[in-house]
Amino acid sequence: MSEKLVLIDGHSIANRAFYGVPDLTNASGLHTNAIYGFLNILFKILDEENPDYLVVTFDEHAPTFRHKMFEAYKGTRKPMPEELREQIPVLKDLLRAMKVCVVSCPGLEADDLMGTLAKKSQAAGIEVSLVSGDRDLLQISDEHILIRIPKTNYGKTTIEDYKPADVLAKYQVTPKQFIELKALMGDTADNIPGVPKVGEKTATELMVTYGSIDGIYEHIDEISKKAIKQSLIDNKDLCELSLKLATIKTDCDIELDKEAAKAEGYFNPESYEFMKKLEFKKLLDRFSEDALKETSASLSIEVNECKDGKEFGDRLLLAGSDFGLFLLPEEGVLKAAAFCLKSDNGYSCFYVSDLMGFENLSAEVERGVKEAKGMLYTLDIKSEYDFIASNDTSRYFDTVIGAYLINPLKNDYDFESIASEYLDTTLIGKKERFGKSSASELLMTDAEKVKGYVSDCAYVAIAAGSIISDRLSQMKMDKIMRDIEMPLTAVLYDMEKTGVLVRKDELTKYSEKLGIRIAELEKQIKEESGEDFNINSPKQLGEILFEKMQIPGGKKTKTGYSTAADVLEKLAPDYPFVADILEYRALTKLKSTYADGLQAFIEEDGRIHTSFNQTITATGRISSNDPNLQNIPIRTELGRQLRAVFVPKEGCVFIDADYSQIELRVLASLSGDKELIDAYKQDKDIHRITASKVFGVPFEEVTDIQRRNAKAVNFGIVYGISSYGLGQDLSISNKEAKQYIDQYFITYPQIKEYLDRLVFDAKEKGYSETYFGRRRPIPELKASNFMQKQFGERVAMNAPIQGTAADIMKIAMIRAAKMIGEAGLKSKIILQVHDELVIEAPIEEKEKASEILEKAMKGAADLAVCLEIGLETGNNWLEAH
DNA sequence: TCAATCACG
DNA sequence: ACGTACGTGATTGAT
Repeated sequence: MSEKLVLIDGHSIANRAFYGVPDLTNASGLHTNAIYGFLNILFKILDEENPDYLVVTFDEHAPTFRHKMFEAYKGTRKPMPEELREQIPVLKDLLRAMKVCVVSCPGLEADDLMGTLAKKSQAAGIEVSLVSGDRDLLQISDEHILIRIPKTNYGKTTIEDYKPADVLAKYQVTPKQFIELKALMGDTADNIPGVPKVGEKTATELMVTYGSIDGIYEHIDEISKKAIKQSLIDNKDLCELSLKLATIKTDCDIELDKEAAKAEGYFNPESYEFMKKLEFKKLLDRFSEDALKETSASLSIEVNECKDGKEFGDRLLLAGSDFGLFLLPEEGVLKAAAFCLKSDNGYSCFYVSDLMGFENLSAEVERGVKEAKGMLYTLDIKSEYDFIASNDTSRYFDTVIGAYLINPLKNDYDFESIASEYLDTTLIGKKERFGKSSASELLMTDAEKVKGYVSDCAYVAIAAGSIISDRLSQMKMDKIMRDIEMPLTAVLYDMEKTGVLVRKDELTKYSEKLGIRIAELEKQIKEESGEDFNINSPKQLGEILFEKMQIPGGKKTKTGYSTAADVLEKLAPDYPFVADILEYRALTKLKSTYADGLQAFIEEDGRIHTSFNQTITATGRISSNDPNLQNIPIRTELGRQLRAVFVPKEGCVFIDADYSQIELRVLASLSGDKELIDAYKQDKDIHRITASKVFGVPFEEVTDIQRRNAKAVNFGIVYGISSYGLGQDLSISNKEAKQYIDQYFITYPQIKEYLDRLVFDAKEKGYSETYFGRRRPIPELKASNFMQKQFGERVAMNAPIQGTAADIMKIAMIRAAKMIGEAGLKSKIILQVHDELVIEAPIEEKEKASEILEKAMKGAADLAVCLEIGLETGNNWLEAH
């Protein structure tokens, strides 16, 4: 069987990919869609063809022979958008990292390189596939040269293939004639002019009849249509020039370098690292373990297997220095464990798995950790509290949380990203090692793999952890780490473990009630519209509302009409049908996400155990998922009824306390604005005071509307005010909104100064910081894009406020948990909703626990404005809030 | 897998 | 002239 060569037209494929793949940007702001699309096409071709050789060609910037032939040729191309231009050098670098043969030659275009390589290779008995987005290449098509033209749409790629027969079938001409056809029409990718008045139809007809341009001119007198004939005669020179320009050279001075072009070695550590930086997660799956072994093996980690759990425990407690620990549980039971220590020439790990018949490893781990001397580094300590004590976090350091504090903007903090960032080491991810197998399955089939994974994790925990720890000290965030984040891990663990009791039967009833009304509405909506359609589909709904029913004011989004609530609400008063849609939307949301959604999370103990995530948000808040208990409805009456299904267990009550306007109080304090601080000292309705000051009316005479507006401005300030945003919120004009803001700043001049300073400082430092020193990088401030920069400025105003409030709440939680413990109470913190804490307290502890909660929250920070809370108790969450 | 929508602070 | 409020997570339909 003959050898095979794949030739790829770099620029043209990158160009196709750029327009075919939706915009992508990685963390450092680089556009990556063209690169991503290019790789997808490349891999698709490689998978299909499995070639022996691969060459990618690029144009050089130097003038090509065509420029010299035809000066007007210069600048006839559409200018390349900057978003694409910036990707080309990165793509070339990536291809080099993949050890792909990249060819370019000054003075020669990619077309000519490919044409030459294709023809020469064919002559040498090699089968050629030439991949380009440019149909001009069809002229190269030959018996052993397949032209492949990929099309990418919405990330999906299809390829058109052309051998000479296919060209003939589609264009009625041979490949050689094809370019003459193009020259006549002037329809080449490079916008080389053709003969005026000769379109595709005429050109094809002429070519079919006379066989070539020369043939046409030989028989020029036979052409009946006068205008065409005249144009051909007038433009003979142009036509010949066009042909010359569009004809691809096949005799350049270049040879296929078989050694360099060998199709292999794409998946190597360097290219892996590169793709990771570009955030091409899906492509990383293609990297096999073998390909990466090189770097993994070069690590100087020594792994010692312990003969049983006892030895593991003994070695751990004897270690006497800092260590990294990684536990691999499955369904609550330990399957394997490793710890890692610094050694003279690197790191050494000790590993044990249940294959070694360990007896009660959990107990050994617990004993070892308890008595070990050094600092314990781990990758997710909250998940390890099932096995180690959580009562003294001062000895613990969570490397993942540390990485989050250094840069909270990352999407994930898996061990291989941490290793690559802080240890400059490429490790294989869990998914790539485990595939779909569980830990116990893999222990049976490939125990070495589990050993490698577990010990790598223990190694990253300490090796990266000690670097991160130092970095945190330099950045002055070691205190936040030690005094806030680490103690909080134990509090969150306890909250998750405790969970919250939910009345499943009530939830079912609620769901059924909703179901009945939803069915009614569905019937009604379909009758009124006279159409059986999916109400849940914004696309279908938009068409019905704004096309079929001709309701005015359809504001378009990228994909069609917007049917969002703010749009529909404006229409609802005039169109009862729209009001039905809104009700339908509200009810189905309640049913699917809450009534039915929550039921699925109720565990055997009748409780829901959410996860509280400590490394998600950009500002330092925690988040909740599976299920999210931080967005349980409250704003509508029907929705808030749901809260009645969250109940304390038998003999207990809920104590619920929330900070009153914590963010605004933080703003008042941090800005030091005398007026706002004074306003808070009066202990009266803050929005009303603001309205009174801003609108210049006596406190008692503030109207509801004035108060509402003042409240909206207060919110707007916290969000990083913009007149547009405020206008949207209040449904007033941009101009009016601006007047409110101006007036607000006149009332509270130091707020204005403070916000300006936040933006200024953030621009200088590249990050914003909270009162306690927690940072948020704001790369957008450096963006050249106006909108992005504007966003960065709003973030610079908001992050310190939201973040400081989050810090305060975290401190309050730690204090409350500690005080409850010290008082020997059985009360439990069970929920946190950003400014609200819920405690489940035995009835007899109600007073004590309430006092503790109040003290813990009010005393969490000492600011210029005191922290007020609202505290209530009740027999369900609805009552207690 | 993404976009649109909507629940919360 | 641009075109937006800050921070999250879950569900749905379309691709």
